[in-house]
Amino acid sequence: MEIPLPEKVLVTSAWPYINVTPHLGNLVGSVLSADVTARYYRLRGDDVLMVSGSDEHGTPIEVEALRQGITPKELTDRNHARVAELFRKWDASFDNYTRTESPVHKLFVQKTLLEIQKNGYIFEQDTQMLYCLDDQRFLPDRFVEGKCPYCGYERARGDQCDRCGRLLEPTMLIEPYCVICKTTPTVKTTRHWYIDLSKLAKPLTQYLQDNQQLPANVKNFSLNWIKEGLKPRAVTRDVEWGIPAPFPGAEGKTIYVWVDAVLGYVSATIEQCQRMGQPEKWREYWLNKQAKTLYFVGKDNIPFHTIILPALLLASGEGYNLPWNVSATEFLQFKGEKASKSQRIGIWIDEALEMFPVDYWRFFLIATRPESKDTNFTWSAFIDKINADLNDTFGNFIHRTLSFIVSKFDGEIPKPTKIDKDDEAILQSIKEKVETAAQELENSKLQSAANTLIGISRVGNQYLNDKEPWNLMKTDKEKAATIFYVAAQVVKAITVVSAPFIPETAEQLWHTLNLQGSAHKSNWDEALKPLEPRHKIAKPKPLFHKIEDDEAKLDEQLTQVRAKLASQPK
RNA sequence: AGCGGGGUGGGGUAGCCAGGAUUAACCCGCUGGGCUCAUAACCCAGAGAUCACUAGUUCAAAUCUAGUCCCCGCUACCA
Repeated sequence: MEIPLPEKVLVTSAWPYINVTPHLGNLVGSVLSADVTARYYRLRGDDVLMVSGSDEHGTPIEVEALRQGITPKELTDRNHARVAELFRKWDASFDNYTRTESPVHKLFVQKTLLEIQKNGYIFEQDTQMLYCLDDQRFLPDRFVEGKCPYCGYERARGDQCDRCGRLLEPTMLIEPYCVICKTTPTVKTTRHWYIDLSKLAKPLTQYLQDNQQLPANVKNFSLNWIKEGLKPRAVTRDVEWGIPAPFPGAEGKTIYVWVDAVLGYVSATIEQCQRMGQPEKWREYWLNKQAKTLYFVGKDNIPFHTIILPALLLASGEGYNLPWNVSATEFLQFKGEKASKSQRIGIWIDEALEMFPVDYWRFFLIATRPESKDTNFTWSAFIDKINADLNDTFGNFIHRTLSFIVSKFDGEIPKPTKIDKDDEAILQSIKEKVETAAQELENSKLQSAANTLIGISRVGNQYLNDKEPWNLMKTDKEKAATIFYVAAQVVKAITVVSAPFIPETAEQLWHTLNLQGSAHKSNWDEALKPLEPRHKIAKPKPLFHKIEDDEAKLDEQLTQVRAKLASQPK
C-alpha cells in the first residue's frame, strides 16, 4: 500500500562556519546528505525546498579577519562567495544558500528574540568574564590559554585541558594569557541575556518522545541532556561582529552565533519564498503540520538541533514546526586521524574536485557515509570503491548493455517476443530494488541506498552472464532481443535511481538513452516505465574510468593540488 | 570523571531497538572454475568469524542484563 507523502518537504543542512573551507567530513553529513535526500523527494514529486547558508558571525571570524588585516565582513563576503561556488561545483541543489548577514535573516532573528523575551523566557544577569585590555575585547573560554592547575600543561585552554582532559574555568588557569596578543587578561563584569531553557524542559521532552522519526542515537542523547537538567544559556555575546541584540539595554551586544545560525533555517525559507514572489509560502513549511522538515548534521551538533532550535521555536510562541527528523552522522577520519586544518589532516572540498570528478566523490562519500560509527578515509578504500563498484560493476553493466544494443540492434531498443519467467523475475527484482532504495532514502539510510543502486547493476550483470545473449544471437536472435529489451529496462531504472547520488552521470545517461528533458526533471516512478521497442539510443561513452594510481601517487597529487590552490588568489 | 555511540571473517560495513524461521548478511581481497557482449570488465563456487572480554537471564543471545578493556564524540562561553 502506498502511503501518500506530504507535499511539503524542507531539507536543510548544518550551516558551515566559514572561517575555513569545509573538508570532506563536514560535507558528507550535512550538504551532501541533504542534497541526495532533496533530489530524491523532488523526483517523488514533492514540493521540496532545500536551504542552508554560511554561518559567519562570532569571535573566531573576527579574529581571523584581524589576522588578515581586513574587516570581518570583507572576510565573510569572500569566503561565502567561495564556499557557495564550491557547493555549486559539488552539485548541491540548494534552493537557497544564504548567509547570516542576510537582511531578512537579521530581522527575523531580532524579531524572534523579542517574541521570546515577551513570552517570558529571557532574563538578564551580570557575569564576570575575562577581558583583554590590549585587544579591547572579551575572550571566550577558548581564547584564553595558560598552565593547567591539575597537570601543569602549558597550553591548557580556558574550557578544558587538552592533555589531562579535565574541564576548567578560565579563571582557574595559572598565568593565563590572551591567545590573540599573549598579554594577561583581566576580569570584567558584563551583563548578558539568557534564555531559560529549564522552562521548556517539559515540552521538549514531549516533543522528543513523541517524534517517531528521530534515530535512536539522536533521541537518547537529547533526552539525556534534558534529564541532566537544562541550564540557562546566554543568547548575547560581547562581540562586535554579529546581529545586534534587540533587547532594551543590550546596546553593543550581539546574538550568540548558535541562536543566530539555527534560526536561519526559518529565515532562509522566508527569504527564498520572497524571492519566488510568494512571500507567504514559507508558512506551508513551517506552520503546516503535515510538512516534513529534515536536518542533516554532524554528531557534534545534535543538541543545537534537538534542544536549542526546538526551544527557540517553542519559546517564540509562533507554532513553528519542530524538526521532523534530524539525521546525524559520525565523523570521517583521515587515515585514522581526526581532520585538522592546522595540521593539514584531511581533504578539503576544493582539493577533492581538483583530483576526481564530483560524482566519484559523491558516490564514495555516500557509500561510506559514517552512519553508525566513525569511518576512516584512505585512498585505497577510495580506489576500491570507485574501481570495483562504480566503474566495474555499475559502469560496465551499463556500457556492455548499451554497446551491444548499438552494435547489434542498430541502436534501437529491441522488440521482445516472449517475456518468460526468468525475464519477469529480473524485472520484478529491479522493481523491488527501486522500492528498497526509496525506503532507504526516506529513512536516511543513504549508505544502504547507494549499495542498493549498485545492486541493481549486479542483477543486470548476473542476468546477462546467465543468458549469454551474445551466443543466442547466432541461434535464437528473438530471444537475444528479448534479453536486451529487459537489460535496457534495468539501465533505465538505474538512470533514475542514480540521479540523487551521481547527478551528472545520471544526466549523461539520460541523454545517451535519448530521453526528453532531464533526469532531474523526471519522476521516481519513471524508473519502472519501460523504454519502448524501436526507441533509438545514442552510442554510449564510458561513464567512469578506473583509477590507475596507487596511494602514494594520489598523496603526491594531493600535495601538488594543495600547492596550486595555495598559490591562487583566494 | 560523567553521559552518549561504537568494537562483527585479512580489510571495510549491515544486522542489535521489537532474542529463534539464515547455514551470522553484503562489498573488497584470497583460491578454484566459467564466460568472452563489455573499460583484462562480468558471473559461479569455495576457504575464512570463539559476533571485544567476563558473568548472567532464557528452551534459545551478535541481539537482553551487569561488569571489564579499547576507540570516538559531547559535557552547555569554540562554532
